[in-house]
Amino acid sequence: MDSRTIKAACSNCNLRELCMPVDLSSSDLDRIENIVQKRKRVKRGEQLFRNGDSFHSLYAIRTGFFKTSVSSTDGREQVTGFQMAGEIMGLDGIVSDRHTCDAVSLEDAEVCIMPFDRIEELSREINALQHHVHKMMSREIVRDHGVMLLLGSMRAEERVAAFLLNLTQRLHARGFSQSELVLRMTREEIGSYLGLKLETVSRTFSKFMEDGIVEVKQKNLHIRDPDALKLIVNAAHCE
Amino acid sequence: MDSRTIKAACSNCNLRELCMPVDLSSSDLDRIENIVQKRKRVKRGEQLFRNGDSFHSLYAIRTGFFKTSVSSTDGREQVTGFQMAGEIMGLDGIVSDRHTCDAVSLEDAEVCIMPFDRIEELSREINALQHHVHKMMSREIVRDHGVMLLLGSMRAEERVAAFLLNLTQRLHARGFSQSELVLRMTREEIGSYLGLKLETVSRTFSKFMEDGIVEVKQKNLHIRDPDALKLIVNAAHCE
DNA sequence: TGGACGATTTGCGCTGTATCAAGTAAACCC
DNA sequence: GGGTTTACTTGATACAGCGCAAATCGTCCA
Repeated sequence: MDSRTIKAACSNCNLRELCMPVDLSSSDLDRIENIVQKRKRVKRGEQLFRNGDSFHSLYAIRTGFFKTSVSSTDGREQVTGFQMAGEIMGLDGIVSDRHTCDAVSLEDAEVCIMPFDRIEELSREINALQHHVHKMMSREIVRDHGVMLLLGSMRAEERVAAFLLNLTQRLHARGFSQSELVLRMTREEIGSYLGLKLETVSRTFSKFMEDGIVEVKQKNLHIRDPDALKLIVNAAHCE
Repeated sequence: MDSRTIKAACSNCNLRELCMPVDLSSSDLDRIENIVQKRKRVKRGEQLFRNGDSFHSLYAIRTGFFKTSVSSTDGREQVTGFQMAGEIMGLDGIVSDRHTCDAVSLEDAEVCIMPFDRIEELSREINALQHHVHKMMSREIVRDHGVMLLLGSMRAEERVAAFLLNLTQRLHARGFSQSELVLRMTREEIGSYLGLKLETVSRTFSKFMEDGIVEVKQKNLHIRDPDALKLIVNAAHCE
């Protein structure tokens, strides 16, 4: 786990519009850049933080792919999300000054470390940053509500379809293909996120293949018929 | 729906320590009091806001009991939470300037209306308020993660037990009995929240009654053996 | 390069929850 | 205050997804 003191350059970062408020004066931008004091490389399989760790910073993903998960006292794990470049992790830690979930890298990654006290400090001076932080947190809440809807009221096929559409949509926003993707996580992790067993995830993929909707070959997935997926998600299963 | 211009008096409000940061100078407290410019009564069954409404304010519950819910395009409803006195609603609206869920009162209620632009304004000047707002949002995120764990990995009995323990704990923090409660919501709403059908909720209550863990009589519920509930939640169902 | 381990797929039988249906109790409303 | 509506309970049955097991495929490492 090597921590490097690279001067960050948000202004040059191609993820800027994902991480940062737009419409900043150049002087404000300079000040915001100083929030990121360090970057950190996280190898595949390594934990960025874990439940119980004391909270100091938020993390913006520069490259790589993470999962976050919570666990019950008796050891069951629930994946709460998969995060990709430009997304923020660590918001859970603010309330109690301790992280309440684990963040694990699913591929070699690099994150920007943003000390939260500096974020709060600058938020007081730069309105756009303040509002941006509020939006980030609100977005996370809305996202979580979506997951609840998925977990609480969708069937297996709908969940998997919604999952694939969500992934491709986010990848597409980052310039990747809408139809081609690499699943960085295991079937078990997908299952945990979707409230399904890994076998059910696998069977659902197979079913989608039979129906000609996707082609799955290990981690590689090609979506042949995105509209079919949308139909599966939106169609009420009982009329 | 009558909206009254009562001067709020947070300093006299017995919910202050739930809604507000502690450790404020009296001058800061005066300023924060001005955030609440209005209160509003909400009759049972009435919507405080709904999905798509433009967002202006957060709402602190003074009295009453609410549910919030999201819906999928095909009309399925998912209850995302039940809120009681001292809790805040509306955080979902910040990200897009529109509310993304419905908030419905489950009994005659009164809420404090807190315009969000005023909250942001004062947050810049009062550090304790700023941090309090961040904590509120983080708390909501952590709470949502807990619901995901429940929906994704617990069985019916565990979900219902966790639900009852959560309710009593929050009620107890507000000075109510730990063992006696009134369920303001229907079985169907409980089921929606827990990802179960109303019949399953009813059957689970009956099962708990047979086991002597609770006494249920319509909306009234008495918990005879809270430890048994805790055991149900914590025990992994498969060794 | 071989071999061990982890990940995935697939079949089969089972179980928990949903679904359907009927009956009862409570709440509401002229 | 009586009738209607809504909420709840309970039983019987169906089925989606689970648990287990076996086979296959990849990957990592010595």
